[in-house]
Amino acid sequence: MRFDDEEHAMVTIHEVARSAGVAPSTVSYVISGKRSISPKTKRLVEESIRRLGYHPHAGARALASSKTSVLALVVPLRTDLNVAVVMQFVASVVKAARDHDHDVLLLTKDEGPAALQRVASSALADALIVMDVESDDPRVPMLLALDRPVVLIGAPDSPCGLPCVDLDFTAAGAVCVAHLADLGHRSIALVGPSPAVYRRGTSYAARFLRGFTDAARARGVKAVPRSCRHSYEAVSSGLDDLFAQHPDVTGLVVHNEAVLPAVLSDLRHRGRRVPQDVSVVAVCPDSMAENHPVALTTVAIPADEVGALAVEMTVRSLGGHTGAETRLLAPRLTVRDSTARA
Amino acid sequence: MRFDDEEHAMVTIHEVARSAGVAPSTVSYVISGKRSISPKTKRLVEESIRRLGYHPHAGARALASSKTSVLALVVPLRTDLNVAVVMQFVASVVKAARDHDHDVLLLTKDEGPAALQRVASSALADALIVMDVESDDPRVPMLLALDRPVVLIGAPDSPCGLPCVDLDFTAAGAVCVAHLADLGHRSIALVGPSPAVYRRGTSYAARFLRGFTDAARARGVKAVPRSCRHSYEAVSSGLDDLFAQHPDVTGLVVHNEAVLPAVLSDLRHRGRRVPQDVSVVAVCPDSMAENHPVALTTVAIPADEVGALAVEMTVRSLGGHTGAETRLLAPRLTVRDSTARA
DNA sequence: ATCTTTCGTCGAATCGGTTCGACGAAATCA
DNA sequence: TGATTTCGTCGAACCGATTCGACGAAAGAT
Repeated sequence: MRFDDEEHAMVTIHEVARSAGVAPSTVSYVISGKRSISPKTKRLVEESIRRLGYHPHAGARALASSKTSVLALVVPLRTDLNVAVVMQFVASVVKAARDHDHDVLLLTKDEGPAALQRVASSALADALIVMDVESDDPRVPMLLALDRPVVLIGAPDSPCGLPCVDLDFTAAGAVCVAHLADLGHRSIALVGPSPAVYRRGTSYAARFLRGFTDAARARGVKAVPRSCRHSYEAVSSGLDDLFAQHPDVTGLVVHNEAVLPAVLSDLRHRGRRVPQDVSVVAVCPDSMAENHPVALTTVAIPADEVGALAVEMTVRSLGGHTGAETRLLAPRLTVRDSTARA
Repeated sequence: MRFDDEEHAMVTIHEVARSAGVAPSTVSYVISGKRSISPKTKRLVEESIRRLGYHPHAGARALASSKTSVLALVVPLRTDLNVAVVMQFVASVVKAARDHDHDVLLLTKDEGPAALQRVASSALADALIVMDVESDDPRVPMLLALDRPVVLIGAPDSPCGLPCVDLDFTAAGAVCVAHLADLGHRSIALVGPSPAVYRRGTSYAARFLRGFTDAARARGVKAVPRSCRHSYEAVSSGLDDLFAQHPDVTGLVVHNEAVLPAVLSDLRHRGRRVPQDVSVVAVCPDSMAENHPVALTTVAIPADEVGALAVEMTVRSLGGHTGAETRLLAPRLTVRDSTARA
């Protein structure tokens, strides 16, 4: 009665041991399962643990075992761009981490390399998952020098010796073109990420563009790549230009979630119906496909799978496995109502 | 030379001490500043720290001092709803936490109360910041029983004894009405969050609605509150209904970031110009105001300020301060191009 | 010149676990 | 039956910090 109400400030392994009539080390072995324990003792200990509401002290555990059960996740928290996708990555990483009995420490990209150094060498986390690595990212050399496992979400241009997980954006670009070409479109435009993204050297943009261009050449269709800033005017004037210079464009590939609503709204406004006059393929999370005037044909950005896979690889290398393989997930096209025969 | 390249697996305070020719405790005092240290010793120690790249072991530190310098942040990671706003909160909390020399452990709402219990009693974090608390939230009693500071982002309906930070949504609703009424609009509709939000008892929705309704009554204007699901058809048919039943509506308050593009696109499509025919006030982060066909008059959701304030309150109560005050931030209206005289 | 304070530093205890070697009892083998 | 292995448990060392009491030296008071 009294005890339940009191602040049992911190239940230690010693109290559990005493309450179960065994030694602290035995309790530890019951929890970790690293030595065989008699069924009777096991039951006794587990009961005490439950009854006292025992949770091992994370710090003590980290100190003794050099394992924190924490993964550091480094995300780009520019609040303007990409939000939905980033959020989805974060969500899936946290969920996957919990499934593997780990917690997630959140770091932002703009703290720079120093923060990673700090987290790694103060043993705040066992491993790092890093999003949005740019070409020539100053963090890469540091990550390589770290004594902890690192997994990248989003592959940098050149293999850097770190394991990566990402959508195969090159293939994704090709799939978009193939789909539209199959439908008879002979002139296809790409509404890509903002120039800033290209400039930063975030590789997915370049890879997608290459896949797009190469596939178009291979299929003998005209490719019109554009970059597009994240504002309504940019979209509007961009489309003005596009249709003025290339009136034959009937297919649009939008690789920029942020401008999707604007593109659709603007198309409608200028009297081009989707899909009767223009076919649109969007590269975005599937969850975004349905909430538009017309359900969008998409190549999905599988944030969930990528996040889960990243965690899995991380945990595996914590388990001692090595190997810096890069895993690119095959793109998945879902045909909905925004594409039709030319 | 050699040393720099080697994996100096873990630099300890002892090595720093030896390298500086002092006792470990002295190093500790240099770092914490809890005892006076001679300038000479201080310099010596700080040099060694820098030279060796010393970072105190977080676990050891937590064990010895019962302070982790980690804040747990509990967020709703439904990936469908609210994403942008949630993201902004997260970003600002992380930034503010770092400014106070703390790190952030990310937990998701759907792990439930047990996860909070776990994090608190395993000393993974010093304090909790909890977003999206619902009325009758099962987590509240548990949080109250916790021996650690807790701050809520978003105030629940009834004061629950926990400190809260939030936008004053009641006042926000009133401000929207006042602005439109000042412009001469006599019939104003509210496009609110989805019914699911109301059902969950997330209080901001109800508070905003109350502010909206009360202010309308006080000003003698007609108020037409609507809830709106997060899909294009819902928006479209919702506006159909609205204008059919209330053809006199000339002012629209949109308290639902997710449907903003849809609302604007649909209005345009049905030939109602903004702001000539309909005035629109949006309740959303300021960063969202500009990227629409027409720059939106908004009442800002000050995620940055709220997040920063939450962290500040948390850190303060870690410092021993008590007091469970609720702080509601005054709404700020920014007039842009989407509102005009009726 | 002596007696207090103050200052700067040190050594040792402590935090709460994990893990290794040891050891008695039970089980297996010869 | 005695020798050997296996099983289950314990005690103690250790992980890397913080923090408190002690203590010599320098500074100030009388």
